[in-house]
Amino acid sequence: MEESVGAVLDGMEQLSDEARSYLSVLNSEQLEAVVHEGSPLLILAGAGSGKTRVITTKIAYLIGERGIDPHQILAVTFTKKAANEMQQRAVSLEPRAQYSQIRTFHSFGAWFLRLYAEYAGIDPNFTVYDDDDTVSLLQKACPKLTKQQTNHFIHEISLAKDYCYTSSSQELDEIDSDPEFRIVYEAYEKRLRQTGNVDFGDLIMLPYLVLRDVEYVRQKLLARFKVIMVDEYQDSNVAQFLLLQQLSGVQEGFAACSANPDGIYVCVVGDDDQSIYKFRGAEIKNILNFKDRFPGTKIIRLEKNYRSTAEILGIADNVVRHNHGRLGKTLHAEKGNGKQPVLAFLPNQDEEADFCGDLIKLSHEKMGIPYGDWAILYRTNAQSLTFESNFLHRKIPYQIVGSLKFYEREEIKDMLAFLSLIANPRDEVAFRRIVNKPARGIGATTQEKIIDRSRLALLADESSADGAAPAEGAAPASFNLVQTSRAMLNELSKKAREGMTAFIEVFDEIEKKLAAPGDGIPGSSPENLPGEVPEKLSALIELIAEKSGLKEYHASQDEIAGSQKVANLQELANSAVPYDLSRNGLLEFLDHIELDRTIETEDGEEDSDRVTLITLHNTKGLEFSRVIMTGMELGLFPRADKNEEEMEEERRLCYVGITRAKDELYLTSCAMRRMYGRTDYMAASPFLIEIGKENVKVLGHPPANFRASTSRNGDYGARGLSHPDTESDPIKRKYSRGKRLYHDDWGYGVIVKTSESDDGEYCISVQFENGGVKRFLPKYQEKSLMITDD
DNA sequence: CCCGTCGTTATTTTT
DNA sequence: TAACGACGGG
Repeated sequence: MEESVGAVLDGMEQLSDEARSYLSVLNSEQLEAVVHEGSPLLILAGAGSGKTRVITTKIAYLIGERGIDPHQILAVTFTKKAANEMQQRAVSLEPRAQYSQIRTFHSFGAWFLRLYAEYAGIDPNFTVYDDDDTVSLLQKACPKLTKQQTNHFIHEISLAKDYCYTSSSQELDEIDSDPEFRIVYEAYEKRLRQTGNVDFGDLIMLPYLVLRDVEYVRQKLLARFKVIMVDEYQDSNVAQFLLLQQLSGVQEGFAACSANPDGIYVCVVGDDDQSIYKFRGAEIKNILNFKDRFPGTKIIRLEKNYRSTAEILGIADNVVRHNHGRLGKTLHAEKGNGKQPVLAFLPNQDEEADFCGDLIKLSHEKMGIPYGDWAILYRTNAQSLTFESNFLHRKIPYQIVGSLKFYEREEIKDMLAFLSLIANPRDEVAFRRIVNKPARGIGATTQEKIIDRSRLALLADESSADGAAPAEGAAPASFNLVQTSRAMLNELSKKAREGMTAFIEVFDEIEKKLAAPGDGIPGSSPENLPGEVPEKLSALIELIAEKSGLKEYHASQDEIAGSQKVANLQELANSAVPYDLSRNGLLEFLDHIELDRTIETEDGEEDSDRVTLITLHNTKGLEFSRVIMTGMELGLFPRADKNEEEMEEERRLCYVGITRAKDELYLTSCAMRRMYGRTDYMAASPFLIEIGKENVKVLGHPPANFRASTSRNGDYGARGLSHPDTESDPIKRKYSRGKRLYHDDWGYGVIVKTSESDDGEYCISVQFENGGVKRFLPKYQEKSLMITDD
């Protein structure tokens, strides 16, 4: 294969030396994908097949060798992390790639909307509401709704936007035919426009609507981007598909195809077997039907896996091949053979944690395997608890990925609310959050009064506006919660007035700082002196923390709860260092924060050697040398209530988990599990049966459904040669002659002799599969030994 | 406004 | 089980 790559490259005479060098490291399919042009392209990239390398090389190649202007390239991903990595790797191959738009879908949407806000009927200074904020807003917009109803409707609204259904769309009934839904959706939209905010769904839906309906904008965009690439395409939702369709001009024949090879080139990369976000709106049909929606599509499969051993890929395939709706792919392990995966059946979750702890700790102590090599995967966050307490107790260092989120922390949300209110003084949710924090005596009643008055002012402005008024939805400047508060001071109660005066003072001081970056002192020169170091946005955050009382407030919380709130505030300030101290800098920063919830692991101990505890969903895109997939039980993974379609998604999730492992894979399954206060007997996960017992080393006692599934079941439940049921010592009973066992250091063996040591301790001799006979005192080896039959 | 108690309810979650 | 939200008393 590699010869043919060389031959292809030799045939490409005008290649630059750089290109020749970055192309020569590709395999033939990767190369084909990189140099392909002239029609839409779907790259089906299996796990670990080097897809990021292909995309980034393709960007470099298009710029360096095909004369594409980097400004004309748009590459979108789903996570900021992926976007950053793509950007970085593309630039390292081709510096001009820095001028390309390499962004997340949502940040592209934000970029677009800031340019064309007027066409979308929104304020160009909009800030983005996260899910919590939208719930707060709807609660205020429709106070009659119970909290539960509010959550429910917010979910449905977000779902509707995933399909680009507006509150007046006919198809809205598909989401919820209750007529109240439409009314609530409408009220929510109205309020959202009044506050000058957008939600995540808007960042996709509004650009789509503008492109669809505004000819001028569509022409501009069609002329702007000539190459569009989408990564992780299997995770795209309908709205993102519609947006891509608009950008590609496929309906009007601007897309590259055999009839028009110079059209807009669309290249999507993904893996239908790794589509695991249906519950969040991802539409696997997007990738399954891509070739129908983009006529003339070329499909290239990347099936060479450079990550995992053949054994690991083999069982991954055993699982995923049970799915029906697939484009089909068979991964080949370039790494060759490795260790056989281990499947351990354990009595309960405590022993499961012990098993994992033993495995990790012993391999660390005896073989120097770093803790960082290990990842423990589970289906639900709640499962992490047992591992945490176990590891804490045994001093095994670990990190939990994705549970406590930086941006969801109280102190961070407080600070962001303050910043949002400065950026957008109509932001009602932000106003409510910080106007009385720390407590200033501005209670709910006062807040209500001020917001009602502001909205009245807005409505009055709207009704008096003539035809020349700003585009519909863009509210006039008089809607300003802080200004309204100031104007209403003497209508407030004494306590509220004092508190509000203090709050306004703080706010004014901050505004001044923003207007005159030289310093915060009123009346000083606003000009920047030559040679003066321009201040950073971080200075603003530090000032707010100080003056607003938030720092003091959270410091006292830290003392009580031993938390890190003040440190987190500082961390947030640090992350603002790259931004200018200006309104524009502030908007950029808020976009960055709001659209990138994966804040760089702020612990600072990130480099230290630790086991990773992580949900299966969170592992996508990651890899670990040694992986333990835990809780492989029916009812937990997969959950019991799955229909066939959902079952396929669970199966893909299992596939994702397995293919994270590079060298070693362990699966654990418990006979009993405590869940929701009850202890249930668990059956083995059907995925374990699909894997096949002949493909793994089985330890422990499999549940009946697993035993029944195997052809070779004589070994399980077989009794040892001598079995003193009369033996009263549990240790002696457990480690009796003839028992098979597994020792973490020595592997598999059978107890050939039992005896007593000099000081009268029970002692066993074990014949190991590959090695001699060892003598143990089982009492002291409980952690390393596991009986594999009974 | 803070604290305790009772009742409810339990997936997965980029942006 | 345990964690979180709602509610009521001080």
